[in-house]
Amino acid sequence: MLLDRSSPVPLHYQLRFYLQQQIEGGALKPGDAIPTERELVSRFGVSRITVRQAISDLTSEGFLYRQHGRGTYVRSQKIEQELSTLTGFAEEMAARGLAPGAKLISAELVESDGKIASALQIQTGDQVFEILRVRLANGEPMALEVTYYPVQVGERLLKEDLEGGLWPLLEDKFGIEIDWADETIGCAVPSESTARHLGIKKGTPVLVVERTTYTPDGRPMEFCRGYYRADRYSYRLRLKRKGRRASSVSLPSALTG
Amino acid sequence: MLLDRSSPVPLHYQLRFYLQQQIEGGALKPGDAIPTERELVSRFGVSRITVRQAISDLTSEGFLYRQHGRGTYVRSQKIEQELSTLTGFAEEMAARGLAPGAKLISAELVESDGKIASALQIQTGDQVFEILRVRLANGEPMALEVTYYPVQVGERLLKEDLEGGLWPLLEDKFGIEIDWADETIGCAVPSESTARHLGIKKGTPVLVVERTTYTPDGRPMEFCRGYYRADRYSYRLRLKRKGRRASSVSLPSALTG
DNA sequence: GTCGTCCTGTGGTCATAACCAATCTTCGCG
DNA sequence: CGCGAAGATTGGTTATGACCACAGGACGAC
Repeated sequence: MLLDRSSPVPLHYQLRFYLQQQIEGGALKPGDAIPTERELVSRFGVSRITVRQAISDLTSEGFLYRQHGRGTYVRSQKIEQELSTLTGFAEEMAARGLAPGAKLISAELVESDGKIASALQIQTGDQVFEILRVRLANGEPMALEVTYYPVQVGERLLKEDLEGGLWPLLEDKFGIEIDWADETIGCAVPSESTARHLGIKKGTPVLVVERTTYTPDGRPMEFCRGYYRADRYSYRLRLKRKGRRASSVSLPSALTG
Repeated sequence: MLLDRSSPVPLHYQLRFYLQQQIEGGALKPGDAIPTERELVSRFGVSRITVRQAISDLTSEGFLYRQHGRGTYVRSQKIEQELSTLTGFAEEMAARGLAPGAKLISAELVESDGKIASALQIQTGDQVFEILRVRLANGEPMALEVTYYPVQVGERLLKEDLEGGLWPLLEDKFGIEIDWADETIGCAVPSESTARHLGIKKGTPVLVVERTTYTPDGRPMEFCRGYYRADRYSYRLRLKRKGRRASSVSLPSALTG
């Protein structure tokens, strides 16, 4: 097993990919130590900096963890990798093994209210494109989603099929880079029409997820509010503890002044 | 402005801290380019690898983003840094500008039921240490938290003050490294006693947050269930879209076989 | 004016080399 | 047997130096 130096793919990336395969293929089990840095250096004939970059990437993504003076280990739980990432409804359902779908209720231009305008950073009253859909999992109603787009994007969306996931369209066809999002999760008793769309009795509480999605330069791309059936859906996420080194280390005074 | 080479704090960390201050202090505004790597090299008299490590850390934490051939830029939104991280109740309230507190209801050894046992990876019926607390923000009830610990940890906690945050105790005093957690967020109508502790009318839905927290080696450290007043609290998080680079690069066949 | 080409500046990759810091093992002293 | 000292092993930090890949501007040919 050697790396391909004629390939345009960087060595550290090839090595990282190799290690990832060892982990996912089961050759390296959770809790196992991976070979030491110097071992990998000699086995693959690369420099230590290359090895460290590969390991560092896998560490920051949660595949591995390091212990100074001991070694580098595979994290427990195969799923451990999946620190919570930004996904659309369709992706998320697919990840849970459910068949995603959507039933279009309406798609039209409306005037933005204050909340939508502030999320999309436009003026209250400016027109936005509103899409109202019931999201399905294995054919059953899972959520009611109301999504708002700036008009330019909305006009392009009108020509597309809106009953599948929209993000593949936005990313692959429109070339819009989705980078990050702010989410707020609360719960509430739904309105009568919302309850009807979800097929639940009125008075049953639902999860309310509001999300504003941004492109890398910080411009908002969409605002979405989803009402999820709490009996069928709970929001899951995995969080990593941040290093608190900053506060526990006394820095040289030259830096603090 | 120079770095302190006699300090035990690594140079890349000092530099990282300096840049972070420039950003938070407003000297570097969102969208601004930071000095080039080579500029920082000569200004601080360190090697490029040191500069790159500092920038790399800030990049992976969302303070900066890089563009090959152009430069490195400060992300828009001051808050942008705060990709969702694992925090305890006290830390979270403090971050929101509220004074955290806790009122201890009970702390005792109980038998674990199936759910708790499976979360803590012990046998159903094994004893666990249960702490029941009403969490306060500015003196007002915000949540009812029920937390379970393995007995060894619980016995040590019994001797401590349980009306503050527990994580500082666990991390700093006990030396337990809190690494990551799985969370599940749902909503439900609370029991009568829960509603009473929270000071809400029965029938008012609450957010239910269940969390299992783990140490780096994957062993569960605590299981916690919180009932949050939905009128005062909504769960907020910031998510980053994962790069989908892996699938778009063709790797050398030697690695795929 | 328009379109390439070339140059320059930027981040990206990689090698070699040295020493530091945390951890574990080994072994000898008491 | 117990305990501390010394050495080996592992990841952490840093320097120097070279070349590659991408973006943008300058400049000349057309």
